[in-house]
Amino acid sequence: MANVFDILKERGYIEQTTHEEEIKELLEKESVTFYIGFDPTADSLHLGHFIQIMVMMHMQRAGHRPIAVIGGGTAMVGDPTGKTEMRKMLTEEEINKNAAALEKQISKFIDLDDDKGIVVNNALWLRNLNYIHFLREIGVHFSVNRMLTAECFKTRLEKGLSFLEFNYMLMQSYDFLELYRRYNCKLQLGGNDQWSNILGGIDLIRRKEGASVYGLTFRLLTTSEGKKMGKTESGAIWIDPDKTSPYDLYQYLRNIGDADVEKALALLTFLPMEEVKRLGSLEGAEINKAKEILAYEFTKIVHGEEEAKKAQKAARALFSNEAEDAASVPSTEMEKERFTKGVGILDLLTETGLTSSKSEGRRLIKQGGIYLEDERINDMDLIITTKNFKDNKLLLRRGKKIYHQIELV
RNA sequence: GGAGGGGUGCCCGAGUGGUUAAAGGGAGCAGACUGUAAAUCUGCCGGCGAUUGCCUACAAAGGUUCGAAUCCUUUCCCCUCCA
Repeated sequence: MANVFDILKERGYIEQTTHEEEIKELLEKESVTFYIGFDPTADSLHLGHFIQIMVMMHMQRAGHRPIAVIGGGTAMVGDPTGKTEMRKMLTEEEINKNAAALEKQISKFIDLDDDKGIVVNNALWLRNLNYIHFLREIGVHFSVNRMLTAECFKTRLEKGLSFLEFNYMLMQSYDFLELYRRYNCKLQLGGNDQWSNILGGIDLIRRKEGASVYGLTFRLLTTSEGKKMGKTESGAIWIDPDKTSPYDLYQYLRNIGDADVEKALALLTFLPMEEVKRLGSLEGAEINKAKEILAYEFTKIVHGEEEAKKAQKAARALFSNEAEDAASVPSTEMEKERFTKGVGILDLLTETGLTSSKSEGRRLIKQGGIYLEDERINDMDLIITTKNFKDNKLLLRRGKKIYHQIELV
């Protein structure tokens, strides 16, 4: 069987490693406990985080033991890496709430039974640290001079960096040490922006324990233009189905740029690489098949086969004009009575969330971007009544591909 | 603690008394073209209402003025240099 390291490398996850050969060897000869950190800065993971989840799944499948560390302690401080300025501080309640939500999500993707995987919150050891004690035990091992030369602080030195944030690196390093002590965790993985934080932990463990541990970073999920993937006008693409519906998730990937298809297939699905390459090399309109597969496979991983099928079916129905079975299109239920009098189109658009304000709705109608059952609307005073509904359903469309269904109840 | 500089719309960034809902760029949205792609072109891009209107907005709160993002005062925050 191929080494996971090779698998990860072939699929394009790996960006940097501390000791390529040693890591490979280690992964070959034993079941390795490794960790990845997640910051509870929101109450759901988003598409960008999913690279990390995918890696965990790959690793777990290969018999290694993942630890997902929820940064309930580190979030109290905030990671300055990659930020141009200090981010707003979250309250303790927010952090706790987010941490609980993330924990629940992560446990859906990695197997926690029989100690095969672990989810742990670093608040457990960080929040009650004694300052003096911490400085003496941990702080001594960090050279400020060296930290300042780290790339991640450089940008912040121009804009200003608070002492609070400066400590983030120590805390994350300490995490690694704790995990090494508690679980014999020997490998830390993370996004490429975590490189210096990871190195800090490795150094610390060497100094405190005289042990060699390793680090590895992966690519951030970006488009071919180098922009972060997973962001849209309405915000991030979330894993939580209440924040981003399976249909929208599906559509997001379905609409991915040609140049990104192969990369996304490798990173976000478990399809064999030969298949990934084959699909990625399709040209012209053919590549749409690859996009469909990508969208389907990924939705399946995140939300399960059933949701993936529903999303695919809905998408196909809508885009091939067979307006049946739009079951999974985002929909809103509204009371039938309201439509006996009639509801203005602008209100309807806003209520369904298709537009964020009536002004936007007006604008879109003016530009010809709103459709009712595939008929372009020109009249912004249009009143929708029960007559517009077929079987108590009405399909609204914004632009080419954003649909929303209204159901009468 | 002292001296100086600064805080503008999603982001970057012009604007130093009126014609500024605020140049320009990026992002985003819509239209055309396409393959539910990219590139390109066109339009839009605070809210409410509608045939030229109203409200909210240039860190916050006050003030000067017919009129302020622009001037003054206070507060908060950030940066640079000195301690």
